[in-house]
Amino acid sequence: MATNPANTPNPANTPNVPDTQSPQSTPSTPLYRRLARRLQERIDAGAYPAGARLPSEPELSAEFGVNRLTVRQAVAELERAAVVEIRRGVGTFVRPPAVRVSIAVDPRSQRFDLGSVHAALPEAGGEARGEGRRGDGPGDGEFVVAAPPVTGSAEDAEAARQLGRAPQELSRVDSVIRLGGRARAASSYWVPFGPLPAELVRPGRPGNLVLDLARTAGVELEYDWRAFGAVGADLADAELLGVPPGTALLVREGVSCTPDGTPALYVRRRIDGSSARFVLHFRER
Amino acid sequence: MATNPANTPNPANTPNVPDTQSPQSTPSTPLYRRLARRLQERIDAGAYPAGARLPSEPELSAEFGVNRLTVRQAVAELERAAVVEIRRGVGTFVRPPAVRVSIAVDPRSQRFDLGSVHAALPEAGGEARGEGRRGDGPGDGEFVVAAPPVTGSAEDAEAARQLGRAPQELSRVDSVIRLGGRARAASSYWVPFGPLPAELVRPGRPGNLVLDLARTAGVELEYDWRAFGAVGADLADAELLGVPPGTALLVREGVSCTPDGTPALYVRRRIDGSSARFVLHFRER
DNA sequence: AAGTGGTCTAGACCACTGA
DNA sequence: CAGTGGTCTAGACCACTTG
Repeated sequence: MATNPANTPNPANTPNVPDTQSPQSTPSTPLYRRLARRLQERIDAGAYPAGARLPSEPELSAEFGVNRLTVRQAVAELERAAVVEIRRGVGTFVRPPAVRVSIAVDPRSQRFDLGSVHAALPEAGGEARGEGRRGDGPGDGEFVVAAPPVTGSAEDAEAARQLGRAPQELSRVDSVIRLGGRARAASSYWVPFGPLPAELVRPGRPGNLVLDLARTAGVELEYDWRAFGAVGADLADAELLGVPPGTALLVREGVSCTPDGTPALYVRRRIDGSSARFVLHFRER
Repeated sequence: MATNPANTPNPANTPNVPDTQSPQSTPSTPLYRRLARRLQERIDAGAYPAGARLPSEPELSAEFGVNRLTVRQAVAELERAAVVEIRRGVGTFVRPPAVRVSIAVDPRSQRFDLGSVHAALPEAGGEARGEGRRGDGPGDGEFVVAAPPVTGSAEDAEAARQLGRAPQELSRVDSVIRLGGRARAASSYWVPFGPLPAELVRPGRPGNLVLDLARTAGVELEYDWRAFGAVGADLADAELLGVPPGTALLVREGVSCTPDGTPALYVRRRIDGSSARFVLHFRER
């Protein structure tokens, strides 16, 4: 009755959220998803153009006759899909089409790593909203975050497997890459020796860890393989990168080896999906 | 023994989720995130081993003295980070270490596309939980989903830019790749001609669209470039792939051209991040 | 039938942002 | 300061899975 349970939109409270598209075969799409679709449609139709502010949560709540929490659930999905950007205390805004940074890579030359990242990313500087913050900031570069002990964690076990060693033989160091004042990538490196020099793994130390580790080992490194995947940010990466947990991250992992083929480095880099992509060129330019 | 004193219901109504780590600088981490960390710690410590069921939401709610919605918020973050898997009506389970499918690629031979996907993915069949459903199912393969008109959408505009044509000159066809009974990848193809034969774009038609499109155009295709990125699933892709919106997807996009270098195909494929990764080998095997 | 997660409401208080 | 989004609670009903 007056207790208006879930699936019957309040008739007294005006407009509901019609199920616009899905055929009736569906056992009733949840309200928050129908609302998300409605908002997406408005964005696609240009009713809320790129950069525009959406109505506030109380306004949407009133307009559609649903609880504010339901509105939040709908908007949260659009945010995770990178359709809108939520700015606390300000409002929710339609994201402009993503202008992502390309990190060009020629697979035949086998050259692509931190060097190219450092070279390419500064172009991203300003990002979507037209604020300041272009070009390099004072905090740009790669910085040591920690040198966690190698335990039996799943990541450590995978690294040990890839390097053909026991976890006890490995050392690890984590880093973050900052560009334009923002953390863009988090990296973890495993090497089959140790302990690493205290200065090298001092938290906050700037440097190029691939080069530094190769120098420490006294070897030359070349690529064995690199792989690309995608995963939602876990709690630790989310904190490091300053994004909400679950944000889509591009994962690039792989093994480098010495010229004689001995595995010497396993690296796993997580990159904010909205800030970079890797490009492989197959034709001469 | 429970490393945790909080194995008993909380009679006092005070939340029993100590702020374990964050330095005092933090202005109090939200309750649901502290709880997520607590659960993550238990998983890391082996208190909830891989495959184990977490306590139910009412149980966690009672143990930690927080509202069930707060529990849900914490668990939802762990799910988006692929730490746990939620099965409706059953429970929430710790995910085993991801056993992802490698799609091996030799960049020097320039051969990697649908063929290798088709060849490599069936190994993934059963996925983590040890159920049936191994090997190829009857619905495996690539299937046309739709041939949406090319409008001025952001995707269409990007395709037009990459192919050096006007959007009006392009045709588009969308497909889904199913393996082991599950949709694994959603693809969109743009070609600089049209209209496409009705039979080719008939929804539900099986086939290899890259080959079919090349045959229709009467040309040979070779890779110009391919790029990797990551993005959260939008509403449409989420529905196609049967995953929650925002799920991390690996995006592979690129242009193929004719032997004389004329761009002839732009493709944008979204792959469920948990089911595949692309591997580039740089050394002879 | 019992237990699980999924959705929704109502209301409250807080932290942050900008004028 | 007013307005925005962020968090949290209490309670209800629902849909799904399993015995």
